[in-house]
Amino acid sequence: MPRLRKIRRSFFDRSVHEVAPDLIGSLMLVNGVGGLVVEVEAYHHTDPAAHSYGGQTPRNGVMFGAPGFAYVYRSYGIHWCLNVVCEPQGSASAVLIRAIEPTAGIAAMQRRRGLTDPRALCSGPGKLAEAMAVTIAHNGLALDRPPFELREREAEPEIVAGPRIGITKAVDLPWRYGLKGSRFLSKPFKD
DNA sequence: TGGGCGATTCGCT
DNA sequence: GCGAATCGCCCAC
Repeated sequence: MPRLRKIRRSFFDRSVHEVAPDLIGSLMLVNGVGGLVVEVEAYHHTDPAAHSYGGQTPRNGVMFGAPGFAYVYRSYGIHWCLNVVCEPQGSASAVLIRAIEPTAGIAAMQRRRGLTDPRALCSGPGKLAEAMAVTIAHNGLALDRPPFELREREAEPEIVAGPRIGITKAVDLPWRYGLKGSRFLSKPFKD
C-alpha cells in the first residue's frame, strides 16, 4: 500500500462545504485506531443547527478558534461527538465526523464497543467516538499531531449528499455527505 | 439556581 | 418504528 499523504492543517482552512466532501475516503486514526471516513456533516456558523449559531460559549469555544483542531462535545448527555474546525479562524464552522469504515485497531474497537460486527463499530458519531476512545480530553487538540493522524485519500471517491440527521433546525439543507454504496454508514442515503 | 433540551444509541415491539 | 436512558449545557428567572 502506498504511503498516503498527510493532511495538513491548511486543508481545513476552506469552506466546510469543500472540506466535508473532501474528507470522505480519507484515513483518520486516533492513537493508531480508526479507518476511512465514510460519512460527515457540515455545520456553518450561519446555520441555525450549528452549535456556534447562538454565539461563543465555554462549550463551543474551540469552534471559534483556528481551523484544523478537534471540537468534541457531549450529545444527549451520553455520547461524545468529534468535529473538525474549518474555515478561516473565527468563522466558527465545523464538520461532524459521523461514520468510519474500520481498518486499523479493529480488536481495540471491538473491545471498547463490546461487540464484534465491523459495521456496527463506527456507524454513528457516538459509536465512532467510543470505538476510537475520543472524549472531551481531545477537545482543542490539533488534528495533524498525535494522537490524531489524518491521511489523504488516493483517488476521488463517488460522493452522495442528503439532509442531516437528528437535528430540528434547518432540516432540509443537504449538508450530509457520504461515500456512495458504503456499508458502514450510520443510515443509508436516499437515492 | 433550575428546568428544558439535544449534531444519539439501543432495546423492545 | 418508538421511546427510554441520561446529563452537560445554556438561558431565563
